[in-house]
Amino acid sequence: MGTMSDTHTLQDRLLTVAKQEFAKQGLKGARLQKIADEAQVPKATLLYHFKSKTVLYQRVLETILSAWDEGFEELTIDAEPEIFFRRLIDTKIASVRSDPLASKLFAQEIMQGAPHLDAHLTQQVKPWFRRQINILEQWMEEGKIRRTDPTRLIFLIWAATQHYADFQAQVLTLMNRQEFDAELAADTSMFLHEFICNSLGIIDQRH
Amino acid sequence: MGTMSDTHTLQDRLLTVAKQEFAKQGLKGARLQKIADEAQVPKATLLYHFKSKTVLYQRVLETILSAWDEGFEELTIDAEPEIFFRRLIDTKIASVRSDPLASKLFAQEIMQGAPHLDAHLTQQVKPWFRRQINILEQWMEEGKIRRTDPTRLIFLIWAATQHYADFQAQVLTLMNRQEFDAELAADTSMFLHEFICNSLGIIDQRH
DNA sequence: AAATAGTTTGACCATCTGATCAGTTTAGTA
DNA sequence: TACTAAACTGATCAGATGGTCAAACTATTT
Repeated sequence: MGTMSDTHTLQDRLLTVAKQEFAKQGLKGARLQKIADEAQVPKATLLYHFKSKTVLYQRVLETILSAWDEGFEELTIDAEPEIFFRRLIDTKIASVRSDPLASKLFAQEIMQGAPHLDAHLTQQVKPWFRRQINILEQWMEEGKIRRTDPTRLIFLIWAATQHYADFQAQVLTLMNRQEFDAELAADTSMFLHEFICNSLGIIDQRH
Repeated sequence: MGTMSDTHTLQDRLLTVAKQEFAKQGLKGARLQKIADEAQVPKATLLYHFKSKTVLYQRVLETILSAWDEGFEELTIDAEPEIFFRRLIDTKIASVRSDPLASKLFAQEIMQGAPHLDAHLTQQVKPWFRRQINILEQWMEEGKIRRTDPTRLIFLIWAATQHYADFQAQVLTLMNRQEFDAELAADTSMFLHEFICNSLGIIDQRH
């Protein structure tokens, strides 16, 4: 009777393992057998819990998106620009660091035109995006930040942070590092914050 | 008897079609049959010119990289910061616009840890990267631009431009546009240039 | 305990796909 | 024209892979 998960069910484990495989190999490249093996479960069991590979993939995507929603939803609260950017960047960098595979998988999906994202999920991004833009526009009105294209500004922040997940291998090589550790994350957050505040004419008050 | 290409050979056509398929579907997802169909050639012919799927994929990657090399090689010439950034951004945006599939494919490859890029090709990026960094560091010495982390600055430019290729679908949706046309490209170049120059304290002398 | 519903699993299959190969055609050369 | 090498292609295969199914097993309810 019980339909599904409580805290740490088999399905959760399967989703976690599946996410890793999908992120590494893509939808087509991932193998159900390998996912099953990695989760120490027969392939048939995997297919009992998720009717098909596609369904499994979609469930993984949904899991990622809902986790992000949680993290970014509260960000909307208005504050001073400097604090807003600090929070936005810190949150994004933290999410990139804690789960780069999620970022990669999402990036892959978008790159291919988001064929497996429900339209309503895709549309869900738009309001969040609009809200951010509105905040920025208001600050431009008030003269709190330099006047510029808010849409492209959001893109820039998104891209600059996402980069550290998607191109992690390349980034680490070029920086001669082994892993994306806490220090690297902190420095990166700092750099981005400083760079953006400088461009927008916000006086950086190192609290 | 001629071993290969002159101007517009069959191999070139196959590589072009293959690039599209690989970019859309990934290495594993792409189907030789479909590539062959699209090029109006039997599958066996495709495999006659490229011994295996992997070889075809690698040849596509090499083609992309060498094209980029050509475009960016001459960029190294030193100039004033403002002109340098303008050229760098314009070149990158132009490449993103003229061939977004190449950017996507490359991004996918790096995301998966560049398993199919020859080590020497990967290493080839490093010198170019170093050169850019050196230029930036020198300008910081001379006080021509604000002192900041040159490595992350290059990453930021790379990421911010790349974004318009990799996330093109999302970008167009959020901007309510149909295609990445010349105007959009020009505006984007302008925005990025302005944003970066502002942050680095370069006085924007609109040519 | 009996019955019922949900879960697990090994065996199996239909299909797809990259790759091979032998035979044919085409192009270049003496 | 005769000869040779490269280019082409239909037929075919071997292996892999997503998915099915019936039987076995477990937990829950009456």
